[in-house]
Amino acid sequence: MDSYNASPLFPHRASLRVLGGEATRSAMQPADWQALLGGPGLNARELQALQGLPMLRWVHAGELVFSRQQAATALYAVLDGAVGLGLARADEPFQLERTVRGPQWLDASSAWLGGTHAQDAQALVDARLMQLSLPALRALLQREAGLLERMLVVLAGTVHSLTSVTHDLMHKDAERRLAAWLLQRCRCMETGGAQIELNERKRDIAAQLAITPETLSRMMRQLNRKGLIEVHGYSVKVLDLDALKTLARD
Amino acid sequence: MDSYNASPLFPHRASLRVLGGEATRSAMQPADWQALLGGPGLNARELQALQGLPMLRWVHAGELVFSRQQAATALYAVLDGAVGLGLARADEPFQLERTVRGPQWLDASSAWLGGTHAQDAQALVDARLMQLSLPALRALLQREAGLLERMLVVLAGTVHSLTSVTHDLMHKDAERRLAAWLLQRCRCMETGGAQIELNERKRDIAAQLAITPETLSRMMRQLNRKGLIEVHGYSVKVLDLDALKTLARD
DNA sequence: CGAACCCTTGATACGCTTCAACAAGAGTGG
DNA sequence: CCACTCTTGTTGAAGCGTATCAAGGGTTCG
Repeated sequence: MDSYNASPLFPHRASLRVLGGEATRSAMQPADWQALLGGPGLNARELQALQGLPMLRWVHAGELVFSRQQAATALYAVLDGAVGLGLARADEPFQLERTVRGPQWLDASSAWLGGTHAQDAQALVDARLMQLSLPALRALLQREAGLLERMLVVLAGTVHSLTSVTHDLMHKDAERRLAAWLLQRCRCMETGGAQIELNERKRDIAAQLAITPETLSRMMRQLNRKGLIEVHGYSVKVLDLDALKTLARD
Repeated sequence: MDSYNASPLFPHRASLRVLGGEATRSAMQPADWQALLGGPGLNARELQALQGLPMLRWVHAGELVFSRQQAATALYAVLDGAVGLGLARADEPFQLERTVRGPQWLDASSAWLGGTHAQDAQALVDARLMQLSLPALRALLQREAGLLERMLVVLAGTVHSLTSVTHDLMHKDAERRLAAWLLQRCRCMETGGAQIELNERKRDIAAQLAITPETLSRMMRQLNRKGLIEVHGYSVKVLDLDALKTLARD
């Protein structure tokens, strides 16, 4: 009732342009590679070998990166911005299932299977992407076995992440999924302050949690009433971290 | 109402023994490797290289294969039988999330991440397992790049499978998930006859679909009434394949 | 035989969705 | 500047889908 709602400040989304997206061959930063491949520091030779491969590409908000009918011949990664994976339907509103942000792989698996992508990918905000043709990568990995292991670790991480998602969907109700989501956001900020800035639309958060925006709103209020969090528009302060953990855990 | 129920013939499950499970170093069949790694035929050198690695292991129904507290230092595969992935709780009944049967990888991802397993694994029936120590495998893959790519394809397949599961959980109701599950069972039999033998407990099927056994029973009856399938105990005949596909699709 | 396990069926309860209405910010164009 | 529209989030009432609880029947085992 009180003014717990404040400053929703999303501009009208750019109408969904489906332009081509300019593709250029361009240099990546070593830090980009390190973020994507993880593990110990990449040596100069590995960086050298990687450098020639990628196509960089800028896409605007709403633009499709790839569609699920389309043969997967490359691996994709998001360098900056955020891209959503889900279903694009003629009936328009993109059915978001998972969002990929910052430096992270978008789809490192489909190309290996020789089929088509399993989902559509749509830029949620303007984004900088990398695209890695499979044949070129395959040739490189033959020579650099160390990189191949890093790719295995990347895919293994995706498997674990998806396993966790399915577990939550099967066994946790909306409130507990939200609690888990908030905790994950806390953790990746790594600050004890426990102040979370939502830099995406709430309906996109709801989609990832597989609930409706209405339910998300009610759950937020509910956690607010219980004194676990304090919500002011798009910023959430965690008041009782332990209670939140207890709520979220299995 | 009519005798649509027939011949449920499950013996009492072996009480959950948590013995060690005998582990022996023993030869695998080339066909086992081919089934696990897929792709074009493995050549003699590759088979030779693989042959020395695995530990074979027999486990009885109800026995734990690994637990999620436990450090993951090996890759696991099921050669014969069926193993369930999920949560084992002190409160006993194993919370099944996914079943792995026949020749298939059980957990090929956890070891690469250097952490613990994400789930518990429990044999659903007596099973023959293979266990591949990560260091040994890693050394082998350095030399045999062709095998490494096969491992990547395996993990990529797991990612796709899990993506499909989460999609279904997010967007399909119980009836449609059951329809999709039945179709998948049809397809892997590859016979036009479309007769499905359920060789697992219905409550295990229900668990995979993230519904209760009661709901599964009702959904079966519902599809029966609609004339899509005909159920006799543990065998299901598909009467209207097209209708089933229409129901299951997105 | 009873005990243990499985599946089924019915009545009830709960979680979440759907539908509708409203408020507020942000562009647009007169 | 204003009215107008589009989008977003919020709130409330009603309804659907599924879980929960309880009871009953069938089969196997001891």
